[in-house]
Amino acid sequence: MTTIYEGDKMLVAIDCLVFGYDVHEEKLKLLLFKRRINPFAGSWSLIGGFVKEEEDILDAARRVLRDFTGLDNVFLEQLTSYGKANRDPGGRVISISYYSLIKLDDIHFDKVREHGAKWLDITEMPDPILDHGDMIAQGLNRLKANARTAPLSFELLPEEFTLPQLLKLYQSIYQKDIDDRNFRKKMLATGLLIKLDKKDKTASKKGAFYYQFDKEEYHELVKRGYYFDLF
Amino acid sequence: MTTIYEGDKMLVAIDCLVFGYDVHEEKLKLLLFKRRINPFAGSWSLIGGFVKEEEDILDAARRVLRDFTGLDNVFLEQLTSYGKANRDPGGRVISISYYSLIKLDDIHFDKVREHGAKWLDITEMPDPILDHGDMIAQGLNRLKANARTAPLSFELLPEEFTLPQLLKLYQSIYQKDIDDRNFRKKMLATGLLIKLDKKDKTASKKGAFYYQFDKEEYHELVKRGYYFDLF
DNA sequence: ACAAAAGTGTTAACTATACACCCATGA
DNA sequence: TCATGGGTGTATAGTTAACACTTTTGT
Repeated sequence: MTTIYEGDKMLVAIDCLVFGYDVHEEKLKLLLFKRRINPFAGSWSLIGGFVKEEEDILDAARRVLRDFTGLDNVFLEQLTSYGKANRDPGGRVISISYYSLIKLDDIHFDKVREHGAKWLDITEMPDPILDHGDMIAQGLNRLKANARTAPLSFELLPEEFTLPQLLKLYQSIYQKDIDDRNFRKKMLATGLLIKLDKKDKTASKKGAFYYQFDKEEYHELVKRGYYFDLF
Repeated sequence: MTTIYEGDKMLVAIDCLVFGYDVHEEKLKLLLFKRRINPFAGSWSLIGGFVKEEEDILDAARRVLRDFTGLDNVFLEQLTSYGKANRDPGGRVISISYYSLIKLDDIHFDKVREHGAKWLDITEMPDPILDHGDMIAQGLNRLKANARTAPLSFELLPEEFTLPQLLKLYQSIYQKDIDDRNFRKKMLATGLLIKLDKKDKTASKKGAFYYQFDKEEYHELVKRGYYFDLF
């Protein structure tokens, strides 16, 4: 593509926060990897890559995610751009952060391991390179803010999940106790959970009913002005 | 700055939404200008410019704002980055949008006019170039969302303002009627408005008391976990 | 005296919170 | 039979929403 403008050209990178929820450990996790290139080879980093000349930035984010996790068609949304002139000693790089929410079951662990990537507990983050610590902090805040007003949590759980699992997920996002009776009431009151005739017996003897999130109904309601809101 | 990475370099632009509130017309306005360079010279555009090699993106946004309005030290916050490969036929350009809230009184109208810029009513936007229409739509949504949970409105009013002015500002942001008794109660209940011993008599014979927003107190409260929330 | 905007309180509906026990089951 | 987690209801406090009249003052 020819440029008719005059101006300085620079590298544009994508850095992607990948959140996953471990249903068994009941912990929210973030995917970090050991950087392979210099500077900072060997340090913890978000997954990332450079935007190509002919590539939409959203496609670049999808590519990064696919390359590192093998996943496609998952929740992916832009966060913030970082562009201090000296943020990367390797050159002038503008970085656009994205965050993705994935169902940990889905992931091709081989691909992740192959990249030296690892799921780390969000409460025990190592010090990552560059401004990735800021990206993570801001991303967590956005996740908290957005999970109140959009049904994001379902992106982090398997298609079929139990109410105790959903509750524990919210508790790990907000890092606080939530009353289970009130939580169930609010959740069921949305009318967006479909109760299945099946129980998960892995976590208790009694077993907890599986539910599914009613995506179609949700999108219908949104069209009519519905506004998901917990808390 | 030398680059040790391999990747495609591209132009990075800032496009800035500048919101102002006209207290007399009681209308929320956005600053647009008639673009001077090709492609699309003569069409309506947001104010903007390219990020320089040695410049932080936030500084670039400040520079753009200063160059077009003469203003410095005003509210300025990043919105979203736009990066479709073909979004600009003039070249591969990634654009980072910002929004600014200014006190219309402040502005150096000469500087604005000199750039062919104009304050346009947000309900009567012309069709702007490129994806600036999307930027404006998204920016308005963010303004609405953020004005609920942060005291942004005071950035748009003079230091001294009346409650009827504040009410009308919220009404123009949300484009709906708000009950004045409930509004006053909530606003005054924050304890963040300092009543002055002065009245604005331009809008009525009785006159309305001037208030000031207590910024210091607000920042104190925020430190202690306070969370501004209307509606 | 009247027009025009400023200012003020109460009630009802709703929402959020706090809280404790019984149920089903596998071991 | 007992230990474990799943499931349920109610009462109270707090918040939001609806609503109409009086005050001030310049003309």
